[in-house]
Amino acid sequence: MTGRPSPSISSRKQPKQARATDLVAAILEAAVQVLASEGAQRFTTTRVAERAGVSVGSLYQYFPNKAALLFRLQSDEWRQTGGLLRTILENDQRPPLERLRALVHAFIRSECEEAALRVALNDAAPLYRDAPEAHEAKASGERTVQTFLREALPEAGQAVRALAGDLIITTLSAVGKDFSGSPRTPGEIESYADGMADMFCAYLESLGHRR
Amino acid sequence: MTGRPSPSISSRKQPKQARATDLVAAILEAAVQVLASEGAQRFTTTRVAERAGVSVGSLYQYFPNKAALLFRLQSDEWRQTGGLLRTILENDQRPPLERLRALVHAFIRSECEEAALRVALNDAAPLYRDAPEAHEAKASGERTVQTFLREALPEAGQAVRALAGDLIITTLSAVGKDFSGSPRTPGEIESYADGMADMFCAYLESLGHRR
DNA sequence: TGAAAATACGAATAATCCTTCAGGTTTCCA
DNA sequence: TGGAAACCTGAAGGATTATTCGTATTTTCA
Repeated sequence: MTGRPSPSISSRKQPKQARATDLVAAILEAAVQVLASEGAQRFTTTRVAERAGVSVGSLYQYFPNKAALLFRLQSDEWRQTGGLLRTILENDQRPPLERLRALVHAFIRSECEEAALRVALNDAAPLYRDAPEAHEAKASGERTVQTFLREALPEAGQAVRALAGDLIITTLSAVGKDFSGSPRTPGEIESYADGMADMFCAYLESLGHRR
Repeated sequence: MTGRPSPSISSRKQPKQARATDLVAAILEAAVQVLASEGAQRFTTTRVAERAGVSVGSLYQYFPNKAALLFRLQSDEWRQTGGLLRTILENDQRPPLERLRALVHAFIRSECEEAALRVALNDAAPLYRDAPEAHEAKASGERTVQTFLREALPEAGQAVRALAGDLIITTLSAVGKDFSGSPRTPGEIESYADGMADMFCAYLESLGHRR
């Protein structure tokens, strides 16, 4: 819904020379700045090009449309978040629940650090939401969490783990979005993250003890 | 961010005659239909007026701008959700955790029933988000939940309850938004709601047993 | 070195949308 | 009944924006 049947979202052409690569980099950087400082409403291809010190035409040489540019930004964020997930959950030095707790803190913190960007990216979501590429990220995150849960809930059945994983991923990402919206003090953020971790842990423990 | 410093969002003028009341009602109904069927991007004052069988000018006689109309729709939704909250949580026939479970189910279900409308309303949020009126609803919900928690967690301290309430409200509303986005089967919805209720209950029980 | 390929430019196009306002119609009430 | 108040109309103004494309510049490489 609300997303135009955009022609396509994949990139139009690959930069082959150094100047083109620089140009794309400049555009991406400018895009992040415009989005974070002006918001989704005022995110304009012209404004991005201006900020990048480049002409609009050049922008359209590497991004087929505005949605593609936005999607690229979101994609980069997702990639980064995915890395965070894997780094923390797959580090098997600490017991599972402790790792989960660390993840919650890291995630919430990172979500708050770039709050303006996240909010704006979320506001712009209708423009690229319908793209098929938009579902890979969540699926990848889900796999990571499933791997983790096989270790954290060895006694639980597959169905239970699937639900728990879905629940954790959805809750985390949804709350993350919501959270960056209304600013809180660092203290509030930490205690909130603690609360969420408590909640997840209590839940997983209750699942582990079943039957 | 992203929200223009809209002139104001409160109503421009109250209908005094019957025909005016009908007109406002027709506009509101049309607005819901347009929003649900066309999405936030295509939600246009002209389109709403057309669908209502009314002229745009009339619309602007009772709503100062598009944002005000959207805010009114969101407000109505919030009012309804607030009622749901109170109805279920304040009905002290059943034990607290059972009521909480019922609430989760009712909330998730209601969120999914009008999924298209909720998604679109959420997409349109940047237009009215900055309005000061937009924070009453959450505060009211929070009070209801606090009252409930005083009963459910009588032994817990004020700070613990405050955090738990914030956590539950935020999680519920955030997941609700996120959830209506990707469609699921009724079966999935129910089991998901069950999972969320399990999570909340496990959390509250863990709090109740502390110290 | 010279021409082909790649890149960059940015004014112009075409579309959409919010909102107003001057003028007409209906309802009210003294 | 007649005038005032309320109400309704919808074309037009004013603004913004995504995207294109003809032209100019730079790089490559034979």
